[in-house]
Amino acid sequence: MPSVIMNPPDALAQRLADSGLRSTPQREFIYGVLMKKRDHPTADEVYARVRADLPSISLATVYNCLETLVQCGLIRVVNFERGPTRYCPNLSPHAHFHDEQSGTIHDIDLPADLLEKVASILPPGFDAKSVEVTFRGKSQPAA
Amino acid sequence: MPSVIMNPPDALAQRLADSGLRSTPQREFIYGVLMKKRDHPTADEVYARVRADLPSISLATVYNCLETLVQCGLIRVVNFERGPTRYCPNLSPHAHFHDEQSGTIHDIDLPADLLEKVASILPPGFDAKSVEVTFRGKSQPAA
DNA sequence: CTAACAAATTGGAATGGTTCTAAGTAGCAA
DNA sequence: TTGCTACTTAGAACCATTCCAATTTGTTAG
Ligand SMILES: [Mn+2]
Ligand SMILES: [Mn+2]
Ligand SMILES: [Zn+2]
Ligand SMILES: [Zn+2]
Repeated sequence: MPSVIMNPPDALAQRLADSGLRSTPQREFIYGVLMKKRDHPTADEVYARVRADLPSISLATVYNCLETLVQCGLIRVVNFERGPTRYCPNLSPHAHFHDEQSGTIHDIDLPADLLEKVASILPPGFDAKSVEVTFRGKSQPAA
Repeated sequence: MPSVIMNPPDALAQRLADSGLRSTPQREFIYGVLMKKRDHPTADEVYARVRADLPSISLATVYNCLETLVQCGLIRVVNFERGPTRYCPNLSPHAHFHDEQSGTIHDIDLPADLLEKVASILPPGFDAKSVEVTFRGKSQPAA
C-alpha cells in the first residue's frame, strides 16, 4: 500500500462510477470548464475553452461528454428559442433571464414556495417532471 | 358602389393593413389553419394542412407567412428544446405543458396574479419583456 | 387600360447546430 | 497476451430554417 494519502473522490468521478461510466480526461476537463466559469456556454464555447488543456479533443467528444454530465445530473441543459443549446452548472432551482441585447444568460433564484404555486396551476391529470421559467428582456450591467 | 354588403374586415386583413402589408391567399389560409384547429403545429404541419387548399404553396412561403402573423401579433411562437418551432393561436397568457409520451402540447391557463408573482422575483435592473412557463411530463388523455 | 414599381411567392441552394458512423484508442479482465 | 468494452475521433449526414435570385402578383400613376 502506498503511503500517499488518497484524495477524496471528486463529485464527477463518484457520479460517473455510480453510473458505471469511466472517468476520462475529456470528461474531467469539460466538467472543470463548467465549474470554473459558472456561466451558460454553448458546446462550441466549451470546445474553445477545453482546447487550451486538451488541444486534440474533438467537438463530437464535447457533445458526448456534455450529454454524459447531463445524464449524471451534474449539469443542466438550457435552450432559448432555436439558439444553440447551452449548459448550466447551477443545480439549484432557478429561472433564466435572457438578455436580448448582450445575449447573456442570468440565473434568477426561484423560491420553492413560488415554484409550488406555479406547479399548482396544473389541472388534475397533468404530472410535471420539470418546470421551466424563462424571462427575455433587457438587464442593467451588474454594478 | 356595389350593392354587396361589405363583410366586417376580419382580424387578419385589418392587422395586415395596419402594418402596411397585403392580404394574400397564402396568409389568409395559413391564418385559417391556425384558427381552425387550435393546436400547436410545426411549419411542416401547417404546410401539410394548407396544401389541401393551396396545392402549389411553398414551404418557404409557409415560413414567411407564419413569421408575418407572429409580427402582427396574431399568433405566437413556441419552442421546446431543440425541436421544430411550433405556432400557437392562443393569445391569452398561458403556460405550455409538453407531454413527452405523445409529443402533445397543452395550454395551461396562467392567472394574472401568479404571472405577477413570477415576474416579481426579478431583482432590480432586470426588465422582462416576456415570461415563459413550460412544463414537461406525462398527461392523462382528456376524458 | 397600360406601364412602372413594390410586395410577395417560389424552388432550390446554403447554413449551422447537432447527431451519426465507422475506425481507431485506451483501459480493464481473464 | 488476448479479448472485451468503453470511449474518442474525424468527417459525413441530418434537418429545420434562412437565404437567394427569378418570377408572379398586386397597386398605383399616367
Ligand atoms: Mn439571444
Ligand atoms: Mn417531444
Ligand atoms: Zn442557469
Ligand atoms: Zn399555446
